[in-house]
Amino acid sequence: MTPPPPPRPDLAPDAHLERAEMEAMQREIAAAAVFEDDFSFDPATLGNPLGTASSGTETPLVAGVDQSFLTNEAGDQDRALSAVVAMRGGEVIERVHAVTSLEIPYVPGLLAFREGGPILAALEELSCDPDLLLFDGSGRIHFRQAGIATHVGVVLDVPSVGVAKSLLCGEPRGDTENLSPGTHVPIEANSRVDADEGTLLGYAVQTRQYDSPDRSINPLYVSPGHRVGPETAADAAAALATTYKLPEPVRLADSYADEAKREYTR
DNA sequence: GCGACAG
DNA sequence: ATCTTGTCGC
Repeated sequence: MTPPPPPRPDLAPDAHLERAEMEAMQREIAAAAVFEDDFSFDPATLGNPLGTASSGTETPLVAGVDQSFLTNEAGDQDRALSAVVAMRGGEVIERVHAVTSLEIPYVPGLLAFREGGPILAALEELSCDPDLLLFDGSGRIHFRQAGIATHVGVVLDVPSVGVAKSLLCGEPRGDTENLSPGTHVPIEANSRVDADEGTLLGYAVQTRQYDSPDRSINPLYVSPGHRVGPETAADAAAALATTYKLPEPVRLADSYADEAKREYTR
């Protein structure tokens, strides 16, 4: 048996670090991360309606996390609003959000240092404790294999998955245009990634697709955050995307972030 | 110098 | 991420 990885509050994203220090911390995060299944719930029941699973294990509690930003009188984005929607068996169990001041601008590869603080603040407001966290952004598909899903997952030691709408880095192992729904294509490490060339980082997952060849829906780029393997990450995203392209927890967190934002705009 | 670049 | 109405198509 592998020893249970402990939470790592010492690796919480600090927006005041220098860039080199942030990158060094990400290498630590990647080293501490577990990119394989290491959880107790039954992933096969993630998409189940509700109630107790037939096997006796309870349907997993999944939380989606997303952010919206508040603008200042001057016109600058000075605050982040992080929203969390917890669901079980397709039903919303709890919704919470937190508003914190923004410290740094968006920099590709350093997203966790901009949004990690707000996210941790929102998750502290949650009274339930999720079996799985879904983030809007990358996990292992990251220059240093430490995207926001991996970073937050390691800090809290909670299984997590990264769900991005566009590819940050890595190379699809095949065509990702006009994929059929239910299809997935491997994303491998390339020269831009701090990993052996060809390492499986995640999958391009096609959850929805139009029938007509006229237009097409782009796939999601799903990768392990922490304590989840690439296949399980892709399966979970697909199983939770019941009605729309995005997994329901993430989609609802997205709309809730906008909804809650209005309450501050007035 | 050039290209790439989650949200 | 954000600014934003209507509009094309099933």
